[in-house]
Amino acid sequence: MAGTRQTFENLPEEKQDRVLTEATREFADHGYQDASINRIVDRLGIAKGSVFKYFGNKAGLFEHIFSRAVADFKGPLKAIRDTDGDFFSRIEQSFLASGAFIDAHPLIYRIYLKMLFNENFPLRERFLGEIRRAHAKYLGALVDDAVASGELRPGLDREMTVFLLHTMLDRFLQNHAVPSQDAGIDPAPRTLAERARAMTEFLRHGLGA
Amino acid sequence: MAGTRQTFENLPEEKQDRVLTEATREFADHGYQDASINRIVDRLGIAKGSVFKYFGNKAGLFEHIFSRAVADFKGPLKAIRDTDGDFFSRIEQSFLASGAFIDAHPLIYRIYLKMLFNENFPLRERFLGEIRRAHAKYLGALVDDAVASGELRPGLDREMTVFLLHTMLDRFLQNHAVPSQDAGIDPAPRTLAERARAMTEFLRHGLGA
DNA sequence: AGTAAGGGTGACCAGGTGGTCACCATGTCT
DNA sequence: AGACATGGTGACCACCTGGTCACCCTTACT
Repeated sequence: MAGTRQTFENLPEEKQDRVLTEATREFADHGYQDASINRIVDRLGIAKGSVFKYFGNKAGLFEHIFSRAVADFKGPLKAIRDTDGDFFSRIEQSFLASGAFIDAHPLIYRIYLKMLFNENFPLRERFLGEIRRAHAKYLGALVDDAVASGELRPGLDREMTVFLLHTMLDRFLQNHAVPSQDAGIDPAPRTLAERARAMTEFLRHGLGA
Repeated sequence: MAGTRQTFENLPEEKQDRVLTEATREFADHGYQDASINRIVDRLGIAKGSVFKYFGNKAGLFEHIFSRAVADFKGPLKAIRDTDGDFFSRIEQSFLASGAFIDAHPLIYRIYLKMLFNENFPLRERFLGEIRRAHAKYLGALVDDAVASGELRPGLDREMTVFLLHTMLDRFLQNHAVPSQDAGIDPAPRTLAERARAMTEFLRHGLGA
């Protein structure tokens, strides 16, 4: 029998990588529905049947790619959670670590962004839920620490604080990955580090006089 | 001759509305590429040829819908710019006004969100640019006023401040339109007004002790 | 009554899609 | 040499897409 996921994993690693890279690029460029298996196999120079042997169908291919990515997503955060240091410097670390992750996996992040507001990705709810929960748990732990040590303003609502942190992190990453070309709505600071610093300062003090 | 945009505008208003509503819903549900003209005309109970008589092609239909929407988008902001009151209450007003706009045009906002990270919408750059510029101009004016009256922390970078305001407004609206179901990452306050208030307080004071 | 114009129609077209499957090539056992 | 398993192939299928166009129907004007 030749039609299992095993078939793909038996392949030489080099070939596995080529297939996954090209498929990931296709999903990043076109989302799920508009991604074309014909284009993928044309670029790879293999037969269409092979892809269906490896992954069963289009959804199987996507799930294979993205479930691995979700697992990787959670990595960089854990490293920081176990770090010492005050609340705001840990936040700044998070900005930087997440930015580095996105620099390392730009295609995956583009898929994630497309999935955010586009309903018809396979397993969308599961994937987004996993990512959100990981983030919420991570940020929630940071906030709890900071509340305990008195680093946060008293009277802050925990949920709201987590939401705000998540917002800033999200937007920092979006802006890092997809700078909005022309309009004067992008922040001036050039480097990742400068922007992370500016965001952190804002989180600390707000805008008021 | 029967093939101009005029043809559509000659139609009874009631029919124009039905067509635009159904087409808008299709784009909101499926984005641009996956939107199906066949489905639209099936739901409307009219012939496919009619749509092409009215708008020339699929892109023409989309442009007709979204260019009207962009014009409407700019409305609610202007009203506030001419308002008196301190900086932060004007910001809070902006949250509320934008939220109201989205409640009134939920389908349009869903299209906007899809367009944000999906490249293949016709005239995407132009539309997004217009919206961004309108926002940047509006927020920039608010910031300039606040700097002049000393309501903002000294030393704030203007661009960065506009960016941060835009971020918060954007995210406030996203959360209002598409609350992220399960995970504990949504803010606790229930009503639009409560959330606007909480966001504003955060903008004023930040999170630091 | 004749005619021109405009809205409306739906069978039809070329092209692309995900998916199938009978078949082929190669290597490894007995 | 034969049998079996495994990976690989691409013509083929049903289906859907945006778009076309020759034709119809109704109204209005002469």
